[in-house]
Amino acid sequence: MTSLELTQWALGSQLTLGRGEPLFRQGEEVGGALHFVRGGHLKLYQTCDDGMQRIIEFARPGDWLGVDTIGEQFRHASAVALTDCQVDVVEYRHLAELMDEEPYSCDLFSAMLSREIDRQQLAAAILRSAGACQRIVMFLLQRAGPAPQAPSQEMHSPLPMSRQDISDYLGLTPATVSRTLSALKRNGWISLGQRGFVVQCRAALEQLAEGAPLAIAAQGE
Amino acid sequence: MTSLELTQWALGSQLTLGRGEPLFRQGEEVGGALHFVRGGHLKLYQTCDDGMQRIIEFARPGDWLGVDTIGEQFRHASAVALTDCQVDVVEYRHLAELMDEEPYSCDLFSAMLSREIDRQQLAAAILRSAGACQRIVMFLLQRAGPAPQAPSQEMHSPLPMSRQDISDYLGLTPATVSRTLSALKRNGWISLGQRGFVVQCRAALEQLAEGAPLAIAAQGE
DNA sequence: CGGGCCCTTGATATGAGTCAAGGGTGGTGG
DNA sequence: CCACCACCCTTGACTCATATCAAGGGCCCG
Repeated sequence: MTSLELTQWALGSQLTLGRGEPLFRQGEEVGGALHFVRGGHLKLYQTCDDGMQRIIEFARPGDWLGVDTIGEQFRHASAVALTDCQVDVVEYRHLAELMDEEPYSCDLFSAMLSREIDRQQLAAAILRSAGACQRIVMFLLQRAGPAPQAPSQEMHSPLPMSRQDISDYLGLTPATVSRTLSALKRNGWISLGQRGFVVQCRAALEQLAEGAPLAIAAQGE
Repeated sequence: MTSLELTQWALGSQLTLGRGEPLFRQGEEVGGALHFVRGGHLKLYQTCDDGMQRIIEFARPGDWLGVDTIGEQFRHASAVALTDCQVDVVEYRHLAELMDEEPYSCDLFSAMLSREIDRQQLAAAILRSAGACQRIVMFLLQRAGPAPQAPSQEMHSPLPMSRQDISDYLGLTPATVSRTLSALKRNGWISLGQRGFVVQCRAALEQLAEGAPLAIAAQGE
C-alpha cells in the first residue's frame, strides 16, 4: 500500500497554481495541512541571509510537501510552482480521523515519513561522496525513472527548473552543470531539449553513476 | 512534549553494547523495533560496493535509530557502537498500543519523524553550500551544543569517532579535517584532546560557520 | 618495551569555481 | 507578424581549494 493509496482516503480540497506562483513561503504559519502533488512540478527552497537560494528538493506528482514541518508552527522553506500544478490540501485533522478509522493508515503514514528520511539520507550520501559528473548523471537517472522494457522506449523527461536551480540542488555551479550536460550530449548518452531530456544510452549513464570517469569526446566530432 | 517523553511510555527492553560492537547490520531483517539511544555514541553507515564506508550519521543519547526503515523489511545501513552504549529496544507493537491509548502520541511520533526529515534536509543543505572549514566548524558547534551561560563554562565535548569517520561524514578527506582542526587550535579557537575538544572562542567559530574566511595563524606562533 | 595504526604535516596534482564574453530563446510591444 | 530586448545558457581561460601521495611522529594496546 503506497502513499498514493493514502490519498485515496485523505482527499482534501484541490488547489491550482500557475507557473511561478508560490504554494507557501518560509516563515509563514504552517496552517494545519500537508500538500500532495497531483500534477506539475515545484521547487522547495530556503532563502539564505545573503539572498542566495538553497534548493531543498524538487517535487513531482506523487510527492508530499510539508513533511518537514509536522508539529511545527512556521514553514522552514518556500515552495513555488515550476510549471502549472494541481495540489491536494490534506488537513492534519483529516489524517487524524483517518487514523482512527483505518487501522493501518497510521503505519502507512509513518512508513511514508520514513521513506522520506531515507531519501534525504541518500541525497546527503551522494553529496558527500560523488563528483560533479556523478551527481549530474544520478540526478538525470532519478528524473528519468526506471528503465523501460526496450531501450528504444526511453521517454522524454521534463526538466522544468533552470540550470541555476539544478546547480544549487547538486551543490555545483551553473557553468559546471552546463559543461557536463554538453559533454554527455556530445558523447551521445543523452539528448537535450529546452525543458527536458531523453536518455540515449542508459548503460553508459549507469557506468558513470557508479563512478566511471567521463572521457570527453572532442568537441569537433 | 519531546521525543524523550515518548520513551517514558514506550520503554522496551534494554541493551548494552561494548565499543565496536554492532547494533545491526545493513541487509539484516529489521525485526519490528526502533532503537533509542540512552547512553553512548554510535555511527550509522553504509558499505559501498568498493568497500568504502559512507557515514550516514552519528547517534548520541536522545537519538533514535531505525527511523529510516519503518515499514521496510531490510536494514539500509549498519550501526556500530563508538563507545560503550545503552540502547532501548522499542517494538513497533508497543508504539502501536501506545497510539491507541494515548491520543497525542501519534502526533508526537509523526513530529519526531518530521524533525528527522528536517535535520537531514539541513545536513544536505550544508553539504551543498559550505566549504571545508565551514563544514568542520558547524560540525564542532553542533557537537558542543548550545552556548553555556558564561563562556568560561564551555564543556569538554566527546569526539569518539576517528578522523576518517569525520571526514566521510563531512564529505572531506582525513588530511583536510586534520589540517583545519590544527588551524583552529593554533588560532586558539578550540583545544583538542585525544577523543574530545573544548570550544575556546565560540564567537570566532560562529563567524566561521557564517562563512567568514579562516585566516591561518602562522605555525611558528 | 615494541609494534601497529591513526593522526599530522608537506609537496604536488586536479577538479571545480570564478570571471567574463558571446549566442540562443522566449517574451513583449510595436 | 515581426523586431527588439532581456535573460539564461553555453563556452573559454584562469584560479584556487581540496584531494592525492607520501613520510614522519605519537598514542594506545598488547
